[in-house]
Amino acid sequence: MGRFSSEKYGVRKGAWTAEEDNLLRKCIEMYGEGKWRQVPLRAGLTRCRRSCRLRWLNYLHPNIKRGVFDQDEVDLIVRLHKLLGNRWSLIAGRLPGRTANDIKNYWNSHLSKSLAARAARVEASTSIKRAKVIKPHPRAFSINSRWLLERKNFVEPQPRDKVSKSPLKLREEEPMLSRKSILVEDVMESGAFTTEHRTKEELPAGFRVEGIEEIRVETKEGHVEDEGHGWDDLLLDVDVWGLLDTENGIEMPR
DNA sequence: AAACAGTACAACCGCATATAT
DNA sequence: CATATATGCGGTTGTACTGTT
Repeated sequence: MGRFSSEKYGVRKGAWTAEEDNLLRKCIEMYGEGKWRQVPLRAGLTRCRRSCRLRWLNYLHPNIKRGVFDQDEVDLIVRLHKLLGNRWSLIAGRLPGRTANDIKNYWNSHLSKSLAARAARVEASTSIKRAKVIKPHPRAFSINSRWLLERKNFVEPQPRDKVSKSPLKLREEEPMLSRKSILVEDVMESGAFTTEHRTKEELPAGFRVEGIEEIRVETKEGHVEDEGHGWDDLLLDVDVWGLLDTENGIEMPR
């Protein structure tokens, strides 16, 4: 209702014209990203700085990939959403070329409904039983862990550039590979996590094993499913992002 | 062809956090 | 240290587009 035409206090709102896009693009090319306060003036736009920033990050940025999401991307979104919830910018950080806004829109218009429908179907056809199961819970995985330090290929991550926090910047830097690869490959190789029972002593130092109340789903036919807690899900359950972003391993971004 | 409903997506807003003064 | 300002994020809205009746 008038959102795409209102001009209050001389500030334009609503849909961007091709001319405005060009002005903004030229301005960013000339002065670079950031200093959004100065952008409207420099670009000769009667837009607020936030509108300029949003337009650039969600639409004009050259790295943005447009078009439909392929199956791999959808799978990744679903998995990351399971892990991170509605932290769209973090999810976007793992999907090169996709913006948080795109992913959020896609989730809201496609995935949330279909997943809710699927959950409803599962709900209708299953009974829920609580069972005590043991699974590894490496939240206290210290960076100084002897086990970790002995791993091949371990590279101490460099402090992150303070200004490069945007998803697009993170994509370019990919600072996560070192410890991530250890978690995914070396831990697997070590056999610390398998479906077989192992004693605590066999786990790498720093890993904690504790009983976790976990919901298991038993279908009416009597099959027991673990609600998708296969290897992939276990890895996602691990606080990988927290591990990568802090020295001692415990801290989730807000 | 017109009316209506549903969907997609760009854009705005409020709040939280980071940074500067 | 306190305050002001800038930036980033997620929720929400509104319009354009598309399909259906």
